[in-house]
Amino acid sequence: MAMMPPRPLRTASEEIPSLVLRAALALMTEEGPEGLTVRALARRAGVAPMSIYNHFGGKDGVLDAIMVDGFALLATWADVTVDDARTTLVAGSMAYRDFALAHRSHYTVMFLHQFVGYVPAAETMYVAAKGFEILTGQVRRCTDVGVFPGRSYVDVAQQLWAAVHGYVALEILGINFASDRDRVFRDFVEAVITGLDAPLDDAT
Amino acid sequence: MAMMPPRPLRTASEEIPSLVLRAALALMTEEGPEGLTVRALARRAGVAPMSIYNHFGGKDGVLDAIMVDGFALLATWADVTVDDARTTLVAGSMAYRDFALAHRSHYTVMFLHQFVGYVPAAETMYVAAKGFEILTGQVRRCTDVGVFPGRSYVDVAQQLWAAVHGYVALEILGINFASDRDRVFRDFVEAVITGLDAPLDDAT
DNA sequence: GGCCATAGTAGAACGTCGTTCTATAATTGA
DNA sequence: TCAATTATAGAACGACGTTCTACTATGGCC
Repeated sequence: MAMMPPRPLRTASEEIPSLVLRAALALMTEEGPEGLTVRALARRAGVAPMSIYNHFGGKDGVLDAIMVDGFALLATWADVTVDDARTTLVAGSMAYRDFALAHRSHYTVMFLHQFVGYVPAAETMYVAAKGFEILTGQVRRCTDVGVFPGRSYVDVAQQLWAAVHGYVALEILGINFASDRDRVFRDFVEAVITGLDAPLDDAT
Repeated sequence: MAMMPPRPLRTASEEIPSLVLRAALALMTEEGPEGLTVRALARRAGVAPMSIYNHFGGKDGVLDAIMVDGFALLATWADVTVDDARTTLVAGSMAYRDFALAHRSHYTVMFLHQFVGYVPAAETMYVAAKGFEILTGQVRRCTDVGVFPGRSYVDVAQQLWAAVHGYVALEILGINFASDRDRVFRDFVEAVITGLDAPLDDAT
């Protein structure tokens, strides 16, 4: 059989970003955050290491791209809008966890792993802040109709996010002793929302 | 003035472990997890890099030591025992956060940062598991007196831990938009426990 | 169809990392 | 005092992110 060239000698410029991004996510999925090295990334994408610097400005640029991509994916959970504001919040939380578990590499870069020396670009921070605004909006819809009486919607958003993130973080880290992860999570979200909807206890 | 030798030419063996441990925590506090390198650690402790291998078996051994030390510190929050089982749980959660904020380096190693290539030693995992047993014990005391009706104490422990860890994690990562972090945390813990104490909603 | 600017590639190189190994010298106990 | 420990200094290895250089494949234009 004829020896076909292992690969076109040069990768087209417009294909490089998507190839690198796909390779980065595949590498992280298979080997974890530590598997994401520039050399391995280039090898996996079938691209020269230099191309990563030409197109992303280095490893940090790749991480920024994963962040932005992840927030774009996550933003779609805002579409979960039901009539009832509170039900929307439950559905949103469920979708948040679904996203985190389905896109662990994204979630790891976004909220779990601190890559050494990586500081997100300003644009990345902006996208992240917009993501939080979506959540606060969902909560605000609730407070507008009288849910979470006596509480600030920003505080409630922070509290709900903390709860969901905490559950997901421990789950991804492999620290989950619950009997049925899905059910326990749903019960958890319901309980947190119920508790936040209860009147504030002012006792010290 | 007389030139006193900058340091004894050799560090006594028995002093090395504590010197290294202290230096490790100081380095992490000042420069973050990425500042914790073997060479910097040895320099800071006034010790030869080789000593870290002789006494800890490498960087992983230092991380293990921090883990074990951290769980020992954390275990003291179990001493927070009040008559009322539910109040104990609230106090324990507050103490958990106090520990995390007061010993950020410990907490970072234990639950936040994934150090590349680091896998905790078996003994470290054992100590960690014992820590979780303390928490489950606290929750079990509640279920024994009728709090959290219809729920498994293991599940409730997982849920409460997720909530507290999530809040602390976002706080340490600098992602906290709440108005008053202390008060919002206390309200959060109260709300989570209240919600988990409410009857289970079996509707799908 | 041929030419040239663009841009991907290969590879060496620098300083850093964790780690191992060597030889030396300080300390300690018998 | 002598010998066994053991901390130290330093070179070395492979891998990391990053930069630079020389080379060459590609695509647009005349």
